Amino acid sequence: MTRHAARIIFHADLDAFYASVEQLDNPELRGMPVVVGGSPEHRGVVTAASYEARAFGIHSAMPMSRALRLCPHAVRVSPRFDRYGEMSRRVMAIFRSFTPLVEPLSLDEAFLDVTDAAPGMAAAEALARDLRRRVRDETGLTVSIGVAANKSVAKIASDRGKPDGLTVVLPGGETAFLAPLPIRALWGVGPRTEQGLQRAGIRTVGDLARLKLADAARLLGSRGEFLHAMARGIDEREIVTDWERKSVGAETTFAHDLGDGPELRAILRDLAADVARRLARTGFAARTVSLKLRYADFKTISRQSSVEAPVVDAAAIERIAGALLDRVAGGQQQFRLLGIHCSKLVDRAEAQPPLPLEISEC
DNA sequence: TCTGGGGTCCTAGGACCC
DNA sequence: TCTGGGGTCCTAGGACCC
Repeated sequence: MTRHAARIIFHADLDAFYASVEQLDNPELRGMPVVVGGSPEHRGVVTAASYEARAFGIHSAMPMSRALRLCPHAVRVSPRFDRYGEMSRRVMAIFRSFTPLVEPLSLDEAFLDVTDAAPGMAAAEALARDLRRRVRDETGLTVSIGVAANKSVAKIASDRGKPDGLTVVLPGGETAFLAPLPIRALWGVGPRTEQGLQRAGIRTVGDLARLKLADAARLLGSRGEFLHAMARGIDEREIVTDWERKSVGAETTFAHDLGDGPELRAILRDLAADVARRLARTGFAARTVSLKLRYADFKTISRQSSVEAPVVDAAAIERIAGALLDRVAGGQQQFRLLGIHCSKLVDRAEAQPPLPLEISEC
């Protein structure tokens, strides 16, 4: 058992990643407010904003229409996920040259366990500087790093140092570092949880840390114990280098609301093809197909159907999703979004029934 | 202001089985 | 007539993250 040994964890986070890649690839965009995301005519939102754009109050998930009102001379760029994926792989390869214990969280973020690579915090800080330099030299991107004894503190530390920062929280300094931060700084505390906690008078991480465990559990339910520990700088989670995929999906928001009809059914067909393609790429078959619909008033519903024989092809997915759509799409309802998701994934090779019965295992 | 698209995890109720 | 308890699977919705 090595769990009692002190660990050193990095959280590395590329700064304004998508926007930075666009500025890197297109020098005219450097120094300009850049927003990556769908067009306002297609009801797009901001996927990423350069720091020049953030100065105008623009942030990710903001409706693009509002972003462009806040900064009319901002340059909007449609996302190019293939390109971001390519850059991400290069950066992750640099991370892995420092330690094999790398846990990517998304294209632009990862945890690294550098306990074995760095004997002590001073060495870890030097390693972090080295890592930042290499990412900058080899890709032109800047990365913020948080260094701490566990994941949660490292992640919050990297957030604080952005952009282009290095923040070290020494072992023992966790609670002092965390206490003044707003409760939202904790991973897993979103708008709803924040609201609930604020009603109880809890505004900072320190407020939560001072709570009795039983009170935290009462306020936060099953997540109480975990969040209470994180508020006190305690997080025993290990780095997970290989995640198992649980679902594959595709969805799209229409430029204009749509009723049921040939146009909606054609989109359903395209989505089924898209999901089938991704299923094939990941090597899975699915036992559950679900349909997601968003009405014009933004109310969102889903319907799902599970089958005995896992599905792989677009036609089968379309047939199941189409039957689900038949169940709900009557009358004059208008929709703004349609999606198909596949879950209960099984290995594609195992999904195919063995053709000759005599080969079945004995 | 008018709300994307890719995911993960949790809850709660109901069906069904023993 | 009044009514178990544990387990598993399925479905729908919602919070949250990037």
